[in-house]
Amino acid sequence: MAKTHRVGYQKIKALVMQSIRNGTWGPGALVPGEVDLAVQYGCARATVNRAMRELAEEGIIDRKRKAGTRVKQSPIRQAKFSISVIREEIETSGAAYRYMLVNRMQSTAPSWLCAKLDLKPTDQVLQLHCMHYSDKRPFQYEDRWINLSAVPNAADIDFETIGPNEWLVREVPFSDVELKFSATRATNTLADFLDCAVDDALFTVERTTWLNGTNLTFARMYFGVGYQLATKL
Amino acid sequence: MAKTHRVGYQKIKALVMQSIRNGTWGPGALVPGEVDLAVQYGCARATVNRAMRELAEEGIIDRKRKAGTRVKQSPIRQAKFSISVIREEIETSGAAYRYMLVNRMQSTAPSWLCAKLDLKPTDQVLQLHCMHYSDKRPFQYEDRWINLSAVPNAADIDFETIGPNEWLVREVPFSDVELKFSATRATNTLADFLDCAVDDALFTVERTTWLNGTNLTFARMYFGVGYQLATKL
DNA sequence: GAGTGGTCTAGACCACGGT
DNA sequence: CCGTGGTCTAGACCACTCC
Repeated sequence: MAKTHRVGYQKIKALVMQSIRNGTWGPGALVPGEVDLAVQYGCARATVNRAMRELAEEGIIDRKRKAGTRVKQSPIRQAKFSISVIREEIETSGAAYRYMLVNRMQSTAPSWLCAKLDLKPTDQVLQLHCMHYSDKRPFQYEDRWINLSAVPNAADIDFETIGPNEWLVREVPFSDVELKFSATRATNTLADFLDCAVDDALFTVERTTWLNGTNLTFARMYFGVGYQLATKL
Repeated sequence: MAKTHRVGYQKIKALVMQSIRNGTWGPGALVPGEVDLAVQYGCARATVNRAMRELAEEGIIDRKRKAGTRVKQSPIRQAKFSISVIREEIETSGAAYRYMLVNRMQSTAPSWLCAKLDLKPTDQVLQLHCMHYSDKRPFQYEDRWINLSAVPNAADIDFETIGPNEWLVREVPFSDVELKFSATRATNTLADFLDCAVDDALFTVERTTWLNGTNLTFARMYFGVGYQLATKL
């Protein structure tokens, strides 16, 4: 008789998903404990544990010690985006990447930035305006602020040939990142740089980066018209 | 002698991250194999494996059999968004949720939709226009198409009191989702429903859902002015 | 072929948190 | 308290892939 292939965690995940979908364990239902499932499916508890842990990470179930495992009311999955360096994103698409520094200015932090990044009004910041092109077509306009109190050696870089994004990722360690996605109505300046009409809608990403509680940098990135950030899950 | 607390996988992750950040293993470098690390850190290989597996999932390292583990050129983390049911998103923020059906229409699939979703021109689709409010303020305008060939029982729902998003998530199993984020310039209709000016920039999400290769539904969701999708990582 | 990661097992101890 | 998930171990076999 064919020995049934060893039962793996992926198989378990599939079986559990099936039981959830076909209503055996409806939303909110209490799923049997790991030991029971291990017996039922004929595998080790560790295998069940891995399957259930991943389902929990994916947002399908809720697990609590003692309380057990329950199916979520709305089994919603999480989207994952790889936030890459812009040069890589463009080159991956097969286009040629070009970078241009528009403007570089050192000053004390404006008040709105102080509030946003928790800086002192006397802190020095470096402001950069940059353009990123994909095959000579405008791809992204970057408005970057670097906290020189936290990243002093940025003051010595001219950023003429390397973008701040790429330099920072390579040179400066960070611990936390916040991303905010939104839409921006194109101003005259933006329309000019991104070669679009005034009032066009621009997909916008704000990125803030910290190292252990102190802010390193803040950037607003405006993408050209028609840009879409896509993900499969 | 104080027995050093048992070495856990989180500790290993932290140690590896530290070695990457301080340059011990620079971008592209080959990280020692699991057995070596297990000896070095004084734990079982399974523990190292879990740590490295998670770092790989987070996009910090690349792992290949035989080739070994390498630090990614740009150790960038992935953003995670929990894509929730809109009602839950609003209610979590403490506001009251209100839903309104604007329009419901059954017809054959228009050609652009056929192309997008791989439908036949004779396929029946259900089109819905809906509004979602947060504390009576316009929050999202939803333009939804449901493939009735794949979800026939949607034809029997009037969607007057429950949104298609919520109904679908609850009633219809799916296997794949694609999300696209972009920006849209407000038309007269959108400005009217979302209570904003014509030409305002609207954050937009397109969501396409499949079950084992056949498309179930496609939706374009326009958010009110000022909406930001945020994530920390 | 041989080295590396991928996975499974059987058993154990621990920590959280309902009861 | 004590059941449940969370984690670790030591050992094993497998599968992929580079050489």
